[in-house]
Amino acid sequence: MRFHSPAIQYFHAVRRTGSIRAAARVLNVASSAVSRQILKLEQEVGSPLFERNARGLTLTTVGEMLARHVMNVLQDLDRFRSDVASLSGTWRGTVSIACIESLTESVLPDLIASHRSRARRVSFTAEVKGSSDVLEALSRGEADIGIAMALRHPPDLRQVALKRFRLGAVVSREHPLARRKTVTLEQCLAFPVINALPELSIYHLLQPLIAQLSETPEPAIQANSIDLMRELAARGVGVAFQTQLGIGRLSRDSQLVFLPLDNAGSPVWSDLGIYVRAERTLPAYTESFLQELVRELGERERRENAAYPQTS
Amino acid sequence: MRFHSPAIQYFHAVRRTGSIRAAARVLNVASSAVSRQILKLEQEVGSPLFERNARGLTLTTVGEMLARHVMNVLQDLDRFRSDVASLSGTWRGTVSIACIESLTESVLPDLIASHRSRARRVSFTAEVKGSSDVLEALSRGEADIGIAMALRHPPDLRQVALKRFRLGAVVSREHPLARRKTVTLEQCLAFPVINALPELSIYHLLQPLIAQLSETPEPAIQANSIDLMRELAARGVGVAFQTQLGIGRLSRDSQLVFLPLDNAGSPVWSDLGIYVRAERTLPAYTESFLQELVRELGERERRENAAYPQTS
DNA sequence: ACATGTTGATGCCGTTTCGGCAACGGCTAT
DNA sequence: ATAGCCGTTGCCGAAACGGCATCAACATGT
Repeated sequence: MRFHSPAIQYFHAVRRTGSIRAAARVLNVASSAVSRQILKLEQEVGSPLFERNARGLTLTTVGEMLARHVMNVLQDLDRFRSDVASLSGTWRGTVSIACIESLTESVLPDLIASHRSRARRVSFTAEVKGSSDVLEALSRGEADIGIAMALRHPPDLRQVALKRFRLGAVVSREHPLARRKTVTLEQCLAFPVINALPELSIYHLLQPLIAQLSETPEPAIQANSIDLMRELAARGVGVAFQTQLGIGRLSRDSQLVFLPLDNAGSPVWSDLGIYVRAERTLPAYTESFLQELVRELGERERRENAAYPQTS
Repeated sequence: MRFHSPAIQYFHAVRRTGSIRAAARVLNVASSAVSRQILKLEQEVGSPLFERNARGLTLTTVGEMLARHVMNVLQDLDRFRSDVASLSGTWRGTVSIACIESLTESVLPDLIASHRSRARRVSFTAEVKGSSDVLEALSRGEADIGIAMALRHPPDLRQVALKRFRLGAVVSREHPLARRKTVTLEQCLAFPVINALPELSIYHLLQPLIAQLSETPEPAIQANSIDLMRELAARGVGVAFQTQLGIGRLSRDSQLVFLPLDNAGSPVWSDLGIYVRAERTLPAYTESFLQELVRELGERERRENAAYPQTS
């Protein structure tokens, strides 16, 4: 099923690899063929698409515009293919996900496992990144679905859903705070604290609150892995902060306790957004998984916010 | 700028014309070439795209899926072209509009004239149709922007805006009703009435109200042209019904009077929707006009509903 | 029933386009 | 200076494309 001009596909490969020869290797053709198609494209558009650096090619402004068009075309072709396949009964495809670390402990593995048990022909690619990297990967067409902190998202992305989860402190069950129902930030700062590094979005959620306090908190452990922070907290090293999403199973094994944060009487929210490229219709199998994802996250949002009702 | 496979363009032409030979004439190529590209396409998709009737070709289900994809590709190509053109300073393009008759008297000509005085390189195509035909033309990719009565719209269309205008009676200034501020349907039916035929959406707005009345209205003039109905009313032939949108200038020339309808104390609304194809990003010049259209219609909605404040 | 006009498909053939190979010049890092 | 990339170009065989003439199937008009 290759009814699009080779130029389109070659251009796409060159953009991804950043080099004509690398693209040629990926495409299993001679580099000269790729070079010629690119030159022909530039001639027809009437403007150079790449800047030739010694190390490879970089997109020009016009090149970026064409890249967007080509991405739209190829992604819509995928959707068409899946439409045809679903008509003939052969469902097969790959759902590519980019998400932040909070999802890896429970939400994502549960969902993927459940989905694959029902649709074994659908495979998955998951990549864990920082929030802004998730959005970038989505913009570049390297992922179908993105889950990230709901920051300002670029206009070429569409926010499919927005779910809010309470931010809380995570401590081992032997920790002095463990018997409380909720905690304030000040109460936590009386103990050793495991802080997130700026790469994690939790840092940006807590920083403004910490800045408001009169006392500067004592130096404590800093880390850039939610997993590591959780394991440290479980060993009683200190107080970590995260949404309850990240500690689903471990807290049921009763090693960890989740204490919703209470900031001057009101909860601290962490907004999770689900994103897709705006100029795109998803293939049926992707759309199907997306809906499950939204439903599941909505379910968790409902359940967890019911477990820790608002304190105000 | 023709970097898409000829098969794509040929398929598109065949779909529009409904015949290979007709498509070949439009494309200025031999019919055999078109035939072969279609056959090749079908072989690559692995399924027939058209049903061969003696009189021409009709899309199969798979064909319709491909048609959607091809439409997305070609429309997005247009957008890309306009993006490049706007970068190099050459703004040129055609905005294609499908709308119902109410717009032709004042809104559309005013807007187009004003827009062209500022952007002379942008040309327009306008086609007046019934509401459902407007939506169909939009779905088929034969228009960029559609304005129609806000019915249930198919899922492949996006409602950009929804504006409501009061429905009213239109009479000549010598008519006995002309001195009133508002009228009820019963008051109108005491006089000869110029009714809309079912092809016009006004018919579907008024019919349920008329059906509620105890008396069946006396037979009167029926017409399927808003223009004709307006001119008849101006000559004192009877009472016509329409939104004030359709009688802008004539009423200022004071030959016609617009009387908002009052139905059991509440106004009768006519909802006007602005639509575009959902799976599409508009070219810059189209987007620009669309925004002006939405703004202008919102302005008229505000102005007219202020001129005739709610009676309840 | 027959002739006529239309439809899409096919065989043949010249033209255009495409892709592979090898070589060239430009650049960077060692 | 050398080696290793990079993109580009000339040459040539192979594949794809388009035009012409022709065919069978079907609808229409007489």
